[in-house]
Amino acid sequence: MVYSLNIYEMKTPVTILDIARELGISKSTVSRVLQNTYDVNPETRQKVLDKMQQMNYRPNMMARNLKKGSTSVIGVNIPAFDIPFYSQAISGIQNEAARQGYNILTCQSNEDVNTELKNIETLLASQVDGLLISISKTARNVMHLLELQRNNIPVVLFNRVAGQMDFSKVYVNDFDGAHKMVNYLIGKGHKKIAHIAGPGNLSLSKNRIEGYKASLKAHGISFAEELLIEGDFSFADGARCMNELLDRQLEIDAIFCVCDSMALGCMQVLKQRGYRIPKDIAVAGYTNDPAAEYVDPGLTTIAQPSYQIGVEAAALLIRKIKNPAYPRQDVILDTELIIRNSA
Amino acid sequence: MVYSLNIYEMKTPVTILDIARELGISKSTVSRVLQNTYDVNPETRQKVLDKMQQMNYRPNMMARNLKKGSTSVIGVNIPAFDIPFYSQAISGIQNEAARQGYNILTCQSNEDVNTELKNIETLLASQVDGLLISISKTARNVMHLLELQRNNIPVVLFNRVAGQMDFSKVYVNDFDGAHKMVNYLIGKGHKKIAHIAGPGNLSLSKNRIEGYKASLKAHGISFAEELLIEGDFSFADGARCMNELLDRQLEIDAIFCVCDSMALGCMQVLKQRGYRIPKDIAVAGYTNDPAAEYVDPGLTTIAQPSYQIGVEAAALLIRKIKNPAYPRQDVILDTELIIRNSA
DNA sequence: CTGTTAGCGCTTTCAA
DNA sequence: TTGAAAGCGCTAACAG
Repeated sequence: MVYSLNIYEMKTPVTILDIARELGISKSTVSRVLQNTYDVNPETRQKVLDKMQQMNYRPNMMARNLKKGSTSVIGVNIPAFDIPFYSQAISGIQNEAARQGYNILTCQSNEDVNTELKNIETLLASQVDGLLISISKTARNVMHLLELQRNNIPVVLFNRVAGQMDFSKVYVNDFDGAHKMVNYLIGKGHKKIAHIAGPGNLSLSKNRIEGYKASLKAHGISFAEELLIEGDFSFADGARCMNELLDRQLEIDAIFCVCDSMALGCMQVLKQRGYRIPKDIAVAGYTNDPAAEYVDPGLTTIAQPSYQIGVEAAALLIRKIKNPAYPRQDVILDTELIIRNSA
Repeated sequence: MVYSLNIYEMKTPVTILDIARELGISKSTVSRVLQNTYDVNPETRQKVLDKMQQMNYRPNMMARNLKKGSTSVIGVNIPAFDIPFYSQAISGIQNEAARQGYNILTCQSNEDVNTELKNIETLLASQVDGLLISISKTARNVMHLLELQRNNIPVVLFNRVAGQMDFSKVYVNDFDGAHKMVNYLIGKGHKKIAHIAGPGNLSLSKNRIEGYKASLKAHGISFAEELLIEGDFSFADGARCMNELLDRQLEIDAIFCVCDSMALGCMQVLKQRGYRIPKDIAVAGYTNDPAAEYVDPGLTTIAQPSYQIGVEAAALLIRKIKNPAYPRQDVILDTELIIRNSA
């Protein structure tokens, strides 16, 4: 009798057919109470509901979705979960998606284009209704995005956007953020302001460079090529860039970094090499990572509404999914200058 | 003729039937090349492959999964994406899952039990093959977990674990971590060591308290109830606890916090109230958040292998999914004492 | 090696 | 208000 016990335990999930049989009715009727949009005899309805409760029925979304042709699932591809910006953006994405009855299938590219391609393939195979994408910094071209466009897949790009596709995009006004910061630095009397930029394939890098240049120009300071250096966003590379800049023996009184992690790398190098911050060289970041608040001196930076970016991106995508005719649009969010003590 | 154009554009996804028809063969044959486990005439196989390429065929996982009765999707419920520990753990989970051909459906509870319940319901409805759960700090009971057990759902709990269920668990040796830290503090000559603990419903809180007590005892220091205070993990609450402790006018020469965010809150209060760290009061944390490295003074803390916890949890769950007979097991990972300048 | 057939669990006409 | 039946895209016997 041990066997029957086992069989009992590995009970297969209960289906509408099971509960229909138990009640001596047809599965269509059961299905109807599930939709609660058709007319069903109130008594029957209640009996069905009770039975469902009793038998612990749970609708099989796979079957339902196969029938409906949509999954109410959004695929998300980001560079990495443990980048503070993305963990906050994902938080916004998930909350907004849940609010609207969507689930999220999440992948990280680990900053590798090939992984990114594979992720997108996997997500499409899972029949996601749409895609939220922030490209990897190694994505030198956007063929994969064009491919999505050709296939009419609803896509919204966020934060790291690129290309001229017919996709909505959500990002911050990088030009303005950089402009604001450099204005501030100049206002504090700095004149030799270096800039550590981000990877050249990302619009955000370009836009921040433009904002930096525009501010210099507006204040009659000529742009010096040798004060501009490209990095890869990482703490370690921030340190490398700072060392390189210092080794060039230029006069520098301030340094504006494309992101906080690089700025933190700069600060570490500056401290090691005996510079006082901000007295000898001021340091400014961008992104307002949690760490910016705790470092010494506190990092002056530009805050981005990362959670809100996630919310907007998800909302936009869902609107597009529900109405494919919904036109593309760019949502450009504002940044905020956060003044601490490093500049 | 505009209409026909539109119709052309909203082409429905191509199925195996489409490519079978195009080739004048049966869809079974097409299906067979998809499985590439059955014997198919090499020529036919190639023709099918070519056609798939040409027609841009993508298998419909929903259909496949409905048939197979499994989804190769793992449901994940965590308290919040933007807690550094979890963003790293998720990173490990996703990479390991992807390596083994699984996708992850992720939800956050925002530390709310009801949301947690809803998340789990949603994930189950999506027919996930198993669940990776870290409970919210407001989860005072574990009825929902018992329910999962009753339904034979493969579950692995990680980090924040609770209850006596037949689930595998992955967590760090909290007793040992706390013990190690307090030993270190005592070794530095501290005798009046306060402890800010975590929510009482979580084993990790209890275990760290036990480690703290055991170390005191081993060194002949008697445990003082008034030096123990319970907090909720947050920076703000760390500040609150610190103030409260200070206001009690006790002699304190060191404070050991259940997590770094609370320790950072303590440091802020201590600085504001004119205490020198570690001279007047030493501060120690737990978790080794990125910020711990950047604060001034650097925070002495206990590092947890957060990424690895994610990897182990995912691996364990997948093993259980593939072999339901696989017995439960506890994976207890080791911590590391990271000495900086705050203690 | 290949085609036919019967579902997986659900929704939704069409009739009654 | 209800039931019968077809079918979403795919897999897997079974038969040839």
